[in-house]
Order: sequence, then structure tokens, then C-alpha cells
Amino acid sequence: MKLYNTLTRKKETFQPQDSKTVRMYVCGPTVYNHLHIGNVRPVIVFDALRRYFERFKGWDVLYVQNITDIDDKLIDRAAETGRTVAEIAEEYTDAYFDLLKKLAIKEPTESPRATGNIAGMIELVKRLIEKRLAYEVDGDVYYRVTAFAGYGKLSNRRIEDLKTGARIATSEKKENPLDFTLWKRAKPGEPKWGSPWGEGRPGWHTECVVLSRKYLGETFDIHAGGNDLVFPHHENEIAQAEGATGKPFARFWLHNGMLTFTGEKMSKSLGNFAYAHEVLQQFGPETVRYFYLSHHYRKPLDYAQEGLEAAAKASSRVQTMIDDTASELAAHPSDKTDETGQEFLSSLEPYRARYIEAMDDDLNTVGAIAAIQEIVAATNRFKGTATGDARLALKDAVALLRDLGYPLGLFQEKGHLLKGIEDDLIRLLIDLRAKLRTQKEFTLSDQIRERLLELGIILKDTAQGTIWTV
RNA sequence: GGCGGCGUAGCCAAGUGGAAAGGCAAGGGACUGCAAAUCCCUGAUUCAGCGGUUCGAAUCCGCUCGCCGCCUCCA
Repeated sequence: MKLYNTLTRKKETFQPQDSKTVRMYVCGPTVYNHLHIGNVRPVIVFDALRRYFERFKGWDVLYVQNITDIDDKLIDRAAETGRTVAEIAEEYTDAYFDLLKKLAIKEPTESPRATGNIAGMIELVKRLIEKRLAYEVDGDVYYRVTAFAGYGKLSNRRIEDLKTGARIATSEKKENPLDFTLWKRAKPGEPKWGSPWGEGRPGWHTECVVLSRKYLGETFDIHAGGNDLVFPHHENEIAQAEGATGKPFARFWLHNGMLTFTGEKMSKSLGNFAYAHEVLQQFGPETVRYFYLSHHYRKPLDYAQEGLEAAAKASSRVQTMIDDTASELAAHPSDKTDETGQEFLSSLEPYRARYIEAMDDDLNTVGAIAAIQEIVAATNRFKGTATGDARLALKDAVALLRDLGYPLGLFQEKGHLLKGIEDDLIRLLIDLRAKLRTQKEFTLSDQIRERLLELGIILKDTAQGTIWTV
């Protein structure tokens, strides 16, 4: 499988370092507020990558995602609201996990909190000072950017160029304006931890270096996040990690493109955003996932109502076929198809191959979804002509779609079918209605359909008889 | 100023050297008691523009135009 590596600016063949377990780290949220819909993009995209690794590559995945529960924004928020940083962090951490659940994201293997790992961060800073890569001034500690030879290699920047562009807040304490904060002295009333440099807190996402090493080792496979993190965040992580260990940090750096709104980057500071939980309430998780995965993860993507609506229709086209088929064949005792059915199933093989080819090419979920849509079209055609045992091939076609849908987190539900007594009762009504229809009692039969619809049960009269879905 | 990306049918969007995927929208037809679902047909002689390389370019190179991101917290 090939993945585009920001570090080399090329698509490279990916294999886990130890050839069976992928160790990946995905930058997590700062829990000072709800996520907006753009924040959800990496969550969905890298979950899809993880699922693909597990289901189609046969690799185990150690998936680590931090929760940043101490930072300037949390402190600001606490000051504004009169609550404690811990209270705010807890509220939005809960909201975050709730969101993951609603989106059907596989839980990370580890979700460590920054505040649970302060000691490790202090160790890291001490080590950097020992190696003369960092220096303390008046209770603050800064990273000495010019002392790390590889500085700028991820974002393709040169220190000289950065200086000329300088929009950086200069500080008289810093040796160089580009030096960044590793430890920040606490002001009165701020949360603080004791350290060799006095009371304070870690700076600049030192946590990512510490947490990734704690769970994944000094050199791990994949570090992922939004492309707005390439510089300075990820560049600074490399400086810390590789400066401290002398070993390569992440082997592959993956970055998703930004969500835009009428062409401009969606962001809280611009105010052009929609909360993720609200969008989810309006469109549902399947639509949101389909929307993201029907666009390539590295490209910018414009958030528009029409785009979500198109995604809703396109995904329900697949889901409807699955549900209808499941309903038709639910009660069928046999699942052994005949030669005609076998031929049909063989005809789907090229689409499966195309799906894998697409996914293997830098997670081209767009091409993968195209293959899925082709399978749906072919299956619908087959449904229109097949009779008898040939139709049992539909079970395998549905199973194929579910298999291909798994990495995308789509089409997994069992078609909302009810079991047991409800199913028997509905079938009883369907039988009665069928009798009425043969007697051309359409007013009454339509009434049954109407009343069931009011209860959320959809009847569809097909050539194979009446089917029902929820 | 430095670094990087994008421009493909009405809209969204893959494809990055060898016959322009897929979805949404629109129009026509089929199926059908009605409804739902579905199927078929109709679309880019062309991939922002202009030059170049090549037997062959949406795909490579150069220039031009337009849009966007990072360089400050940011997914």
C-alpha cells in the first residue's frame, strides 16, 4: 500500500516497522469547547485508514490519540466562565467521546490525557537542556531551534526564510524569536506543576512527543493530523523527539486537507463554522462519513448543504439496496445459489479489485466508493432479472458490500430489521394485505400501508412479493 | 517576502503519459392498481489559457490568469 508522506513529499510504500503491528498516533482535541465539523475530518479519515489496515491488510493497529486537557485556551475559558480547567476539560472530553461513538469511530487503543503525563514531559525537557537543545530563562524553558540540524525538514522551511517572514511574537527572553516554549512559568491562579525550573506547565504540545513514545516507542509508523499542524506543531515535535533520542521519530507523516466554508478555511476564530454534533443531528453519521470519504483526504473540501444532501442520497442508495435485499431473503431457508447466481458473483470480482487498488493508492476512498456504487448498480440489475435460487446470490453480494463498507464505517447495520414477534406480526399484515390486493381492495390495502408507514415501517411491493424495512 | 496546494460536465469529484471513473441535479423512456425502489437512454472530441517535449499529455516542462493553505492558537 502506498501513502503520501509529508516528510518526503512522495507516495511511498507503507509497511509497519515490525511487519505486523501498525503504530499510529493521531493528534487529538484540545477539550476547551465542542468540535466543529472540520475537526471531525481527521477523525473519520484516519479511522478509515486504521480499519482498512485491520480488515484488508491483516495488521494489528495500536492507535493512540491524546486529549489535551491543559493549555492556554482552557485557562482562558476557565477565567471567562469562573469554572475550573478540570471541569471544563471533563465536560468536553465526555462530549468528544460521545461524538466518536455517534460517528461509529473505533475507539483508540489509548487516549491519554496530557495532565496524566506531566512527569514525562519534565523528563523530556530536562534531557533537552542537558543536550544543550533547550535553555531556561526565568522559569520558562525554550527550545534552541538553531541547535537542531534537521529543523525545517518536515515543512520544507529554512530558518533564514522564517526570520524574514516573522510574524512571531518576539520575546526578550528568547535567544532567537523562532525558539519555542517547552515549559511555561505559571502566573498566579493558573494550574501548575512543580519542576526543576519552578512551578508551571508544559508548552507547545510537548505531550505528543512524550505520549507517542510512551505507547508506541521512539520510532513509530505513522503520525497524522491536519495539514495546518505541519508547521510549527509537527516540526517542533520532530525537533524535540529526534533531538532527545537521536533516532527518527515518525516514519510516515500523514496530513488531511482543511474543511472550508465558501472557499475559506473553517475555523473557530473566523466564526465560519458549524458544530459537529449539530451537523450530525441534521444529517446523521452515515451521511457525514460518506461526505468526507467521497472526497480525497488530502484535498481541501468545501462544506456545503448541497454536498451533504448529495452524500445523503448516494449513501442511502447503497443502504436501501442492502435493506431491501435483506428483507426479501430474511426468511429464506437456503443460502445456496445456482450457476446463474455464481456467474453474477464472479462478475463483481473486478469491482472488488478496483476497490482495493484505490484504497492501496494513498487511501483513495473516492475510487473505492465508485467501485461500491458499481456493485450496487450491477446488483440492482441482477435483482431485476434473476429468479428462483439465483436470487440467493444476493446474500453474498450484500456481504461483499458490507465487507467493502467496513473500512469506511458504512453499511454495517443489519438493515434495521426487527426480529421475532414484530416480524411475524408485520408479515401477517402483509399476507392479509396481499389477499385484499388480489381482490382489488386497494383502499383498504393502501390504508394498511399508510398506517404502517406512520409507525415507521415501509412496505414495498416488488415482483418478489412485498418487502418491509424500517 | 518564504514554503506548499488547487483549477476536470449545471454542481461535487477520481484519474497524473496510451480509448475521460463515480455521485448529485436535469430531460426522455421502462416497470407499476397506486406508492416505494430500480433499470435503460441523453451528456466533457475534452480536462483554466498559451506555448513546448513526445509516436502519443488532463497527466511531463515553461509562461500567464484565477483561487486557497501554512509561516500566530488551529484538525
